[in-house]
Amino acid sequence: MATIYEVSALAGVSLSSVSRVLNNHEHVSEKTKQKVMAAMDELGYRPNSVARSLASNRSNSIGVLVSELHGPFYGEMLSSIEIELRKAGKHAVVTAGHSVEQSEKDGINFLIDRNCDAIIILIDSLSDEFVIELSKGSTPVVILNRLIPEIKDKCFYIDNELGGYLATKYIIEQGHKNLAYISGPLFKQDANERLDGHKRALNEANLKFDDELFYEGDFLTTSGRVGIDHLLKKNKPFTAAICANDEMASGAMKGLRDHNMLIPKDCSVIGFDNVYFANYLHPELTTMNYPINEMAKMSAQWILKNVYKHSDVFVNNKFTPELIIRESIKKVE
Amino acid sequence: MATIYEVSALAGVSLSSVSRVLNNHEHVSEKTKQKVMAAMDELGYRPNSVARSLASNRSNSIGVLVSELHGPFYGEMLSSIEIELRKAGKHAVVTAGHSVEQSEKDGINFLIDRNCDAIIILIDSLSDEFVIELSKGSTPVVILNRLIPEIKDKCFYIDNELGGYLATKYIIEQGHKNLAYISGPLFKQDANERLDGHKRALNEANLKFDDELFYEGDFLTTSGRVGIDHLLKKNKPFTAAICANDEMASGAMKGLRDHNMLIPKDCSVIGFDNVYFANYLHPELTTMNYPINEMAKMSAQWILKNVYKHSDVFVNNKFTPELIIRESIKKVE
DNA sequence: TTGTAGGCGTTATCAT
DNA sequence: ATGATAACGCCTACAA
Repeated sequence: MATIYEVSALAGVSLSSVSRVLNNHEHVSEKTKQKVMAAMDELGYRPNSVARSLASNRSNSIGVLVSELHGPFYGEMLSSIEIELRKAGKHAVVTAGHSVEQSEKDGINFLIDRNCDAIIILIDSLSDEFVIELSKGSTPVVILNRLIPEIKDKCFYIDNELGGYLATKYIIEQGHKNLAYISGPLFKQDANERLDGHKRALNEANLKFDDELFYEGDFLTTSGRVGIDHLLKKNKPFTAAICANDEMASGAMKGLRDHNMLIPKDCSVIGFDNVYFANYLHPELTTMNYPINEMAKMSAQWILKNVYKHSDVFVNNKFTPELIIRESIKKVE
Repeated sequence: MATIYEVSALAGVSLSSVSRVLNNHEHVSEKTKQKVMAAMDELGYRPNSVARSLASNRSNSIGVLVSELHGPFYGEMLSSIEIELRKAGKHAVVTAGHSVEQSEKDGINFLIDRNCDAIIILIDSLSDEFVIELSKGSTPVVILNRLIPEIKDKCFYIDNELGGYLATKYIIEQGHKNLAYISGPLFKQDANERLDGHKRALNEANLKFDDELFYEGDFLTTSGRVGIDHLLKKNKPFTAAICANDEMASGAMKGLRDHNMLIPKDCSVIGFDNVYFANYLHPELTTMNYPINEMAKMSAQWILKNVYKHSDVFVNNKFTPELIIRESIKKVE
C-alpha cells in the first residue's frame, strides 16, 4: 500500500503538499495539485484512515448506542444516521445496551475508548443525571427520544403529550365516549407524557378518566393482549382502545379477537409510533406518526455541525407527532 | 488523558513493559505487572485505540454492509453480529448499499478504507464474480445468504431448496391440491432455489406445476397483493398461496381480503423467513424459519477464528430451514 | 506557496 | 524478563 511518502517522491513535492491536497487545503497551486493527484492515481494511493486519526485526533467515527439493534424502531434510526454520516465521509459504530444499566454504561465506555468523535444514544436505562454527567465529558453526546432540560440542545425529542392528546381527541371526534387506555410503563418519560395528553383531551371533552379502563403495560406486544384481557374483565364497556405504542396495539388487536370482538366494529384501536408493520396489521392500524427518521437525521446533523463544523446544516430539536388515519377506527353515532 | 509514557514513568519500568502487560504478554514478572497495573489505575489510564491500530495494523473493527439497515431482517442480523463481536472487544461499522450496484461497491471501499479487519456482506446487487474478486483482496470478506462455490467456506447460507420443498410438502399433506405460488424475483438465487424445492414437492406428490398459478413478485409486500390479484383473474381455483417470503405473504393476505376471501378458510397462506412480524399478522403466519440470527453469529465467529485467531470457536456454514406452524393454513379433506 | 521537523500513542524488534 | 529505539502513516506548526 502506497503511502504519502511515495506519492510525494513520485510527484516531486514535499510531504506537506501531498497532505494539503489530500485535505483540500487552500494555498496549493493548481500545478502541484495536478502533480500530486497524478501521482496518487498512478500509485493507487489510499489514505490510511488510522494514521490520519492518530495525527489529527479525529476518528471520523460516530458511536451509536441503542437498547436493541433489532425491532422496528432502531433500524429506521440507524438507517437515517448512516445515510447522513456517510454523505459526510463519517462512519457509524453501533452498539447495543440491551436495556441493562451496566451494559449500557459499558457500551458508552466502549465507544469512548474507540475514540468516537461523538455518540448518539437512544436508551432508557440511564438516568438523566448520568447522561448530564456524561455530556460534560470530552466526547459530545446527543440524545434521541428524550428531553433533558439541562442539555436540551443536544436532545431530539417529540411532543409526546401532544401526540397523546391528538390521538384521544381524534377518537372522541369519531363519537367514542368510553375509552380504554393501555399505557407504557410509567417510569418512562414518553409513556407518562402520552398519558398526560390523553387526559387533557378527555378533560377538554368533559369526559372523565376512568381508572378501571386503564392498564399499564410495558410497550411490548404481549402486554397489549394481556391489557385487553384485564380491561374486559372489569365489565365496563368501552368502544375504543388507545394504546401508547403500536406493539401494544397489535397485541390489543389479538386480545380483542381472543374475545371474538371485531376491529373496528366492536372496538376501535389506535396505536402510537407508526412503525412500519402498522401497515401490515389487519385492519391497518391508525396511529400517531413518530418521525424517528427525521429525528435521527437531525441528531447526525447536529454532530456534523458542532463537531465537524459543517456550517451549512440546519438542526431542529423538537418534533411533532401526526395522526395517520387508516382502518382501525370506526365512527360511532 | 494519560499515556503509556506516564504509566511507565510512574511505575518505574520501561515503555515496553507497560505495553506487555497491556497485551497480556507472557514473560512479565508478577511484580512489574502489579506495579504497572497500579500505575494505570492511579492515572486512570485508557489505551488509545487509534494509536494501537496504527502500530499493530489492526483496527479491531469489522465492516458490515447490507442492502438496507431497516426492515425485519437486517436488524436481527446486526444484533447477532454486534453481540458476538463485542464479546471479543471488536466493533461493527455499518453501511448500507441500498441495493444499488455502484452504491454497494462504494460501501465496500468505504469499509476497506476504514481499515476494517474484515467485512461481512449481505447484499444482492453484486455479482458472484465481483465478490470472488473482492475476496482475493487483503481484507477478508464473508458472505451471508449466498453460496458461492468458489469461496464456500466464507459463505453462510441456508438450504433454500429444502425450505421450498418442506413448505409445499406440508401444504400438500394438509390436503391441498391446487397451489398458487408467488415467487421472488428469479434473478435472485434464493428465489430460484425456493421455487425448485416447490416443484420437487409437487413432483413427488404427482401434482403438476401450473404456470397459470405462478406469479413472479419482487419480495416486497405490494407484489404479494398484486400477485393475488393477478392469480385470481385466471379463474383457476386454488386453495393455498405459497409465498417465497413473509413480506409477500402479508401482501397476499391483504390481496385475498380485497376479494373478500377469508384466511385460511377460503385460502391458506404460507410464507418464508419467519420475520418477527409474522407473529403479528392475522391470522398468524405459518412460515419457514430462516435462522438469520444464527447465521450472522457464525459469520462473526468465522472472523474471530480466522482473522483474530481465536482457537475455540466452532463455525458452521450451511443452515436448515424449519417449518413454523401457526394459523394461516387450514386442513382440507 | 512550499518544505522541514516534530509529534500523535502504541507495538515490535532487537539487544541486554 | 526488561529496556532502547525504530517503525506505523499522517498532520501541523513553523520556517523559508
